[in-house]
Amino acid sequence: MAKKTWKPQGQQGAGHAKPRRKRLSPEERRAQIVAAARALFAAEGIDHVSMRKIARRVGITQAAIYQHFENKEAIFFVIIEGFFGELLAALEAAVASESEPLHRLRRAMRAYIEHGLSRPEEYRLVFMTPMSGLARAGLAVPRTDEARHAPSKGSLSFDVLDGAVRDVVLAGRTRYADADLLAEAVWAAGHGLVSLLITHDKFPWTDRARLVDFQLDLIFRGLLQEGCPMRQRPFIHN
Amino acid sequence: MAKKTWKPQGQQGAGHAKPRRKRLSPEERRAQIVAAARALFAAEGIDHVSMRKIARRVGITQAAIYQHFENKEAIFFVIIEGFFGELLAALEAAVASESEPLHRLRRAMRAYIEHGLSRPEEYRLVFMTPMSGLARAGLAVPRTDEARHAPSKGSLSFDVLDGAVRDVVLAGRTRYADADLLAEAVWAAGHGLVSLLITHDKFPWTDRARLVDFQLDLIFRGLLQEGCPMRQRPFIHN
DNA sequence: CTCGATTACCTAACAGTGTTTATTTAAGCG
DNA sequence: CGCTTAAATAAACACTGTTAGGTAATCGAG
Repeated sequence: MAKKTWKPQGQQGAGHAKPRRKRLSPEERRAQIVAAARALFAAEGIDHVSMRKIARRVGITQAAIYQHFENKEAIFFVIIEGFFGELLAALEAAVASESEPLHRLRRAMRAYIEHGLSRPEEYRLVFMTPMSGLARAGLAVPRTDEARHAPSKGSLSFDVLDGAVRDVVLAGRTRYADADLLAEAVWAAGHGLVSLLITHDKFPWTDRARLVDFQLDLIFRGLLQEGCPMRQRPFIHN
Repeated sequence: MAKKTWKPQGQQGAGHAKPRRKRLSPEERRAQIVAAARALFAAEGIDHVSMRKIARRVGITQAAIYQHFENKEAIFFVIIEGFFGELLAALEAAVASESEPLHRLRRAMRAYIEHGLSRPEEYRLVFMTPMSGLARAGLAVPRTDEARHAPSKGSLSFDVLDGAVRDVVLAGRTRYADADLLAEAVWAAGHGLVSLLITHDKFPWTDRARLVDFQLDLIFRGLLQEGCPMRQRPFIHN
């Protein structure tokens, strides 16, 4: 359970020769375990990370982990929180860097795609696994009051995207009126690309970078308002 | 290995009271095993189907399965083949039902999406699992000579989509010239929708059917040639 | 400094997994 | 009938996540 905090206040003895069992503070051990899990996880894939492997890497026995985490899931949950935290930061940075609604949304989508491609294993866990991190991270029910009170980084991330889409709609830059529908479709298109590239990294994709650009272009041309000046000239990449 | 064929030619004895161990022909057993696996698999999800469970459902021991299949994977491989077979049929039917290139591609994409949504667990296995069915089914390397000689249903399915896209390009109905790139982007957009709907079926999607229509519309508006007459009127659903 | 409480860590075991081995036995053929 | 083939078995392997119970390291209180 590890509820009450406790600290070993330094290496006081300073000698101790060979302490058979090193005792660490819960915070330190937790951090070690998460770090080990994250590393193994990215290196060997979700399925091949066992509690034994994590424990071995940390230098403790598998059972010791249960002193600090209720579950194997619980470990991955904090990894997911980190993933969402950085996703949210990336999205907010993208949104803040541009004031024109369309370009802002495009930047956000690019940030989303690049974040996913840079953390394939975590992306897979969060967005491609049944009963996945999304549900546990509270994104699955973002519009309930309950989730509103304690919004997770996951739901906040989606809110950023949703807000960017909403701004595009309000600015009259798209032919579509339903912001929710548009947000979901845009998300799906971006997710599809990330998802396919992650799962089929051996597939002879013509060119990943070009494909990302192309996909963004396809989506944004699709949603543009008829007669919008941006239609006339090739889209600017960002 | 089960290479040589063998048949028990009927229930000749007709009596036999209680044969402790029933012997079946390899074909029958294989079919039983696959059927059991497919059922469990769709009902309980990929991860929760064990060899023991499959065997129990068939009425044999787990080890007996290895007489007929090399692997657990091998069982799922034949399931995947079935999935691809039906996907291919659906795509070919869609393509055959329409001569206008754009509408034909749209029909094909719709068929793809609906096929995926109707078989979520198999879709997940094929398109969302690391080292997935795609690679094993030969789709991952569709443009090599090797794969050309023995084209799988998987690669043929992609070829149908690719061909439909190519026709759109050749007919001058899109602003894009690179058919490969366009095919991949269109596929990714469709896949993203299927993938998200499957994984996050609790997500408060505004409306699945509407979302599918919307996504198709978004993609097709994006790829349309400037000045194409279809631009002026709302897209026809099919 | 000692006493007691707390608790990080350990060993050992549980039930489950995919897979392999050696064995049994049902079926078909000469 | 015997002989061969191979489908099915029981038993075990090494692995998985998880739990129970004991050991000992570290703390605060006296």
